[in-house]
Amino acid sequence: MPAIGFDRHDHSVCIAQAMRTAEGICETKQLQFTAIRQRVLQILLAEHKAMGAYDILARLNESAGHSAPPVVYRALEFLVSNGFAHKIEKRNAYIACALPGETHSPAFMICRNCDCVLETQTTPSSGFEKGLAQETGFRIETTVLEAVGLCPNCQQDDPNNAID
Amino acid sequence: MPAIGFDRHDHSVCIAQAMRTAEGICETKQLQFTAIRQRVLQILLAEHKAMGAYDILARLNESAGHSAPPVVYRALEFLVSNGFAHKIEKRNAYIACALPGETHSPAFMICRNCDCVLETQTTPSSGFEKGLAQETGFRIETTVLEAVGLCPNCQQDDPNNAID
DNA sequence: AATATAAATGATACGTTATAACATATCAAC
DNA sequence: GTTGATATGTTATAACGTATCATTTATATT
Repeated sequence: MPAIGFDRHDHSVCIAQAMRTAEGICETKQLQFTAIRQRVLQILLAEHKAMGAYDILARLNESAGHSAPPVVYRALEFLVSNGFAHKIEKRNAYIACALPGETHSPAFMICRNCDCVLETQTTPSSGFEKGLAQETGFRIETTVLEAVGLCPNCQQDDPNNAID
Repeated sequence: MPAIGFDRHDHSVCIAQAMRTAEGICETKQLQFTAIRQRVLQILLAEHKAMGAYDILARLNESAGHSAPPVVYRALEFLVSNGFAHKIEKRNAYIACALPGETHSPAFMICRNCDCVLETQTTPSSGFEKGLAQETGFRIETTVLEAVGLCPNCQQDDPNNAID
């Protein structure tokens, strides 16, 4: 599945599968995939959008009792640092990883109209990391690569549709 | 000056020059380079770091009277949208543009130790914009490209200095 | 199994970043 | 001098994030 995010698909299957993948990885890596962490990942998986921490919190509290912000932020930290989710810096929001398991530097395309997010991979030879960092002697540890624009669906709906 | 940010240089000259450049551009483009906007740009230019909006605000209020947050945010919006400054998404902070005038998609290298920021250019052929966007049909309007790591100076000072 | 240790959660309060909303000032054009 | 456009002042609040400390749960050790 190269381009999840723009197309329709059977979502319950999609979620279940991603959850099983996460479970497997946690078992292998001896990570505690606790109830809260599972729940937050499920909530993220239910959208292919980036969700704010407080949106997630609200979703959490719909079903169960009353949790406070640190609950969500701790779960997000676990999910992000173990590669099950990513932070979209441009939105201060979070999204389930589309390619869990594989270590990767993700890149995102964020639709400014419908807010859907497509996750892709940065190739190690993206020019940026190799070229500029070497010239200046900067040692890159992590990269943020996010593009904002219009997804295919919204290009049709949008009045500003001209390609210039 | 390809790599401002890591090297020492005569800062007052640097600021004065950048201010004149900005003035010139504003005159050409019929933009109102008002006192507040000038002041905020000066404050940004005084560092080669990214500054939080509230740091800028504090700096503003040191000298003059008491301004409120919107004052700074409006000035920043002017500066950013006209290419005199950029937002560093990874830090929720702002920095003076190192290459004002030229329209460009900037890329940044942020040192996690000393917080200095090096601005560079993204080449249009960076692989990302051309390749992935075309495959998926996504129309990119703006990009965020930020690398976090260690600048040359801090690689020497840092205990975690091994290249792995 | 009992205990010690580490990891995760609950809960309160607070800090930081950003914007909505409305009022006022400034200046040019008619 | 009124209108319109742009910028600023001001208050309040929304939105995002974390420090701290008490408590519970999991894991390891004896």
